Amino acid sequence: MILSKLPSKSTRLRRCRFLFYLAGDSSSARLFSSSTISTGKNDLTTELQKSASNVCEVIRRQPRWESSILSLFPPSTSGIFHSNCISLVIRRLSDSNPLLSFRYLLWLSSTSSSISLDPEAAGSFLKALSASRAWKPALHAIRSVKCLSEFSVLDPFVFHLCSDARSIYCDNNLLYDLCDILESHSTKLSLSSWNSILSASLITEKTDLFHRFYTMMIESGTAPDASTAGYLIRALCRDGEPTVAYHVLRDVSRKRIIPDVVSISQLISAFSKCGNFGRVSEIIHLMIASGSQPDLFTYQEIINALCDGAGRTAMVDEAFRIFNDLKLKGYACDVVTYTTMIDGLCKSGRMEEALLLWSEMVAYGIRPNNYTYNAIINGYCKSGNIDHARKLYDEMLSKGFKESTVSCNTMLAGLCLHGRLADAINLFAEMPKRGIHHDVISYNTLIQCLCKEGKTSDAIVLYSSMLATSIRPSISTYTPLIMGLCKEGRMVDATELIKILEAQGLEPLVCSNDFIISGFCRVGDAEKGMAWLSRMLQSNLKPRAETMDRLVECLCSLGQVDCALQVVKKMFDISYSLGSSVCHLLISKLCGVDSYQVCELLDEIVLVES
DNA sequence: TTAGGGTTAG
Repeated sequence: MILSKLPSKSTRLRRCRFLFYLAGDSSSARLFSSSTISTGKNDLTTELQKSASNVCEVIRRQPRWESSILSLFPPSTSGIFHSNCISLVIRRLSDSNPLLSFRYLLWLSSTSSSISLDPEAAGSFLKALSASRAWKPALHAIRSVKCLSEFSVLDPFVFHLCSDARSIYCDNNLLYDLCDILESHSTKLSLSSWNSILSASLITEKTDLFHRFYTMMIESGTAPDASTAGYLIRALCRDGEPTVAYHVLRDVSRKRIIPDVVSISQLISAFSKCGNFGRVSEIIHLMIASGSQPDLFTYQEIINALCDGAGRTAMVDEAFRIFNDLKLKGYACDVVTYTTMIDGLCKSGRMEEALLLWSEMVAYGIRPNNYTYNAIINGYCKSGNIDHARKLYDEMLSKGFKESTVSCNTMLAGLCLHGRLADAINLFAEMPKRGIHHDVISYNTLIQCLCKEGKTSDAIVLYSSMLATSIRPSISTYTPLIMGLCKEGRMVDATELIKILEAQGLEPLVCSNDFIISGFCRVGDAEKGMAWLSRMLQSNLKPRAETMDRLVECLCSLGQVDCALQVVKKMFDISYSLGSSVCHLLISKLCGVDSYQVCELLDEIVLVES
């Protein structure tokens, strides 16, 4: 449809011929005008070909040809600015040296504001730049020379650019530049080019760009197809909008447009990850009703999400049921499917079943890989079987799999979990010597362990050494440090850390506020504890009941019974009851002060507990 | 022939 609106090739050539001289150069226009072409066509063609050859020669041979070329080829006699000459030069240079043709075009556009090329020359110019992946110069040229943005020239270029996933991935600006060009030129493109643009936008992971292109495509009147719908679903999933994506799927399905399995699988994955398995089931039914079969990847995503709910045995059971069902239905479960299931079983403490599955996959000729080894090693570590984990670790190395930050972190976490701090410190120190780099998880694991073992100062030293690297601390770095400092009553340091993490744009976990309040109570600073409690309540954060108990206790021991009663009132407001020892303490304090308040408090306690 | 998948702390 778009093509039918374009003028025929001969019409386009005719029209171009009248444009192919530079607007400000009347002498050139006179000498090489179209009327001259019609009278002495053969002579002129020969002359122009000669000029073009000579111009090419000079451009190729002289490094700074821009400064001398006009004196070598006076426009009035050489025809250097004749459209045919320009097109010939562009074509010849594009064949041999695309970047030189780009330089020539830049020089032309600096010499005049209106450059025109015949579509063939424009096409070979962009084709040559595309072949050498010179995307930046190509985009620059399209922006500067109007005829490069014609459909017949731009459409194949766009398709080639967007097929070069690596360049797009390495330089996101390429697509932003393309977007600006398309917005300013309002050029129509073919459906396949629009789809390649949308697909490329997904590579950049920047959905703002995707939506700009998508809007342009729709506004240009191009009707989307199944691929377009698939890309839109992927973009919406990436935006965290699976419900909107689901409605897109429903809408297009009604029109019998069925997006590809990959896109629908991503939608299924998004709903699986947020635990909406009802919607997952609905989409699977929709797929099957539309004649599209979910594949191994689709089910793999569901199994993975079900296994992620570790601890919830019923979910792992359901994952296991789907996994076994897949085998019965003849799906060729691969190493990833097996590893996912093995990992799920390990995480729910079902080591024996996990090992049976390992044997089964080996019997089927599927080789466990570093992921599979790590899943089992992690299972052993979590269940406290460090020796078995170690043995399997050595086996993994003997099979030729290299240890990594992940495998070391797994062992590190196992050692930390089971109180083997000295071994953990040793492993952490060994990692760089074995060529394994630390990451934020390595640091966080050891920092947490040190804090748990009461070695907060050592943890702080480790944190300081982390700051000297390029690894940025995360909230999981700060939380154990704050806990450790509060337990030691180092409240200035603890509150300072809160300020530091907030300055980094991080949000303290709710429990860190609890640590702070308890810490202030520990050092007898009930006033600051109260202030921190107010800050929490104002931010709609719910303190733990034990934290409020500690504060009541602290206030009572300082004789501030009225403040203690205020805290108790807040506790009752959020349906907490008072811990029994704190309750006794408070009553005994009140008995010496005001028997009426004792009765009132007892009434409230009865009310809350009923 | 290709896409989309699995591991470590909290």
